[in-house]
Amino acid sequence: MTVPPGRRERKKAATRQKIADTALRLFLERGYDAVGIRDVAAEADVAVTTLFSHFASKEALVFELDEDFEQRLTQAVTGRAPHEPLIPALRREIQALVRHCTADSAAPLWRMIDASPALRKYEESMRLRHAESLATAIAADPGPSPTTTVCRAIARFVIDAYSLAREEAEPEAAVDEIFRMIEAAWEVGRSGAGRAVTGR
Amino acid sequence: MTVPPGRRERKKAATRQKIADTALRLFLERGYDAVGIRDVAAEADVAVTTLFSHFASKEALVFELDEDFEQRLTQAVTGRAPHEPLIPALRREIQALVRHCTADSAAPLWRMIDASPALRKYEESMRLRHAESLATAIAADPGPSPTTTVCRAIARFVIDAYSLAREEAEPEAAVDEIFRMIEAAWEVGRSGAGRAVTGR
DNA sequence: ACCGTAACACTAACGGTTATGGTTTAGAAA
DNA sequence: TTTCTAAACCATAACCGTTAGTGTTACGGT
Repeated sequence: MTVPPGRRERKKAATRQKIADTALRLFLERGYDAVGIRDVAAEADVAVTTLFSHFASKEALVFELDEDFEQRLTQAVTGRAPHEPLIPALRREIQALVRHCTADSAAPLWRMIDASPALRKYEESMRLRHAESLATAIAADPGPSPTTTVCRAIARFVIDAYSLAREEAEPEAAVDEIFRMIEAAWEVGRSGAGRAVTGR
Repeated sequence: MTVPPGRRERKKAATRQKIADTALRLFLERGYDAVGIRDVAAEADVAVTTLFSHFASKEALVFELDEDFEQRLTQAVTGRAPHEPLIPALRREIQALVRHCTADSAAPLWRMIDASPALRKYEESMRLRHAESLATAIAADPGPSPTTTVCRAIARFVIDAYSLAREEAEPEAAVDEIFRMIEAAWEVGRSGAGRAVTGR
């Protein structure tokens, strides 16, 4: 971004982009299962091996852009205003992400994803990776450090909020509803309740 | 179980069992990736197509037994003692399941699973199916009915508790820790807090 | 004894993915 | 400039999970 990238890197990026664009277009035109890797490669005018040197799998072609999902989440934790509480910051970010992927323009894409078991599976394990990153970011947050177990649980809950809300009738209301629960869980987890304190 | 099954069904069950046993043995001996479907079929002395008429995929060979996981969870909800609160019943069941799969005898199997991305992916989406069943069971529970969103969220949290605790150093303590959070989340979700009540 | 069909077999293919080995070309070094 | 290196790309063929197509056997009911 700072230094002018050489021709080589520009060409590489262009190739990658062309593959991604072609793939998405074909998938939406003919359906994910009806388009083969060889079709995509031919239409993008590259070799199959080249395609796989840019994307790890067929599914990765669809989620090309969702790698910054991870970054936005961790950023919401590490880059929030000083003294802003954790959970509301995460809630705002999840709201934004949900709004983004439930927008009308994204509808055909997500309909396609929901229709393909392979794509659903891929997304699920992608989200779990995101949850792990988020857990790390939460654990590194200054102030009272809860257990890593608590951090990992909260991170999972946040990801759950996203993927559940995405498929609800009123996504934003669902995010609010689930985050009220997460807030309560966080309070309990943060204070380490039960560890020889309120032994019930 | 009640009537004596005919020879046909016995033979079918025997074939299925032989396939499953052979597969698991080969997988543990040589590693999941190093064993092909054709190897398993040959060793079990069946055709490849026969193997796939018994198991939907290679991964399903490994999780053959885990189909009752789903049943045990929903049973823990629908079949619990009258007036026993929901969350503790679920906690007990998850404890049992975690204990079961962290037992020493199961260690090699789970090490294999954790080492294979394909198997992890398969397990993850299996768990999500389980979560949906659990959510349905919770929603059908008599008494005060929370939103379906709340039920689905709690179901996910419970599944999260299982899969997180499974890979912690002290699984049973982790289950307790996470369930304290789930309990709090459930209380908040159940009472519908925030819906024009405690608007904050 | 006969028939319908469930279980199984064999072959060949399909589609995602990878290994192999070769060609071009950007960009640094001489 | 010329030369060299390595990155990007290409073409081919194979591997492996999975499925379709097409029988063949033998169980269980009539």
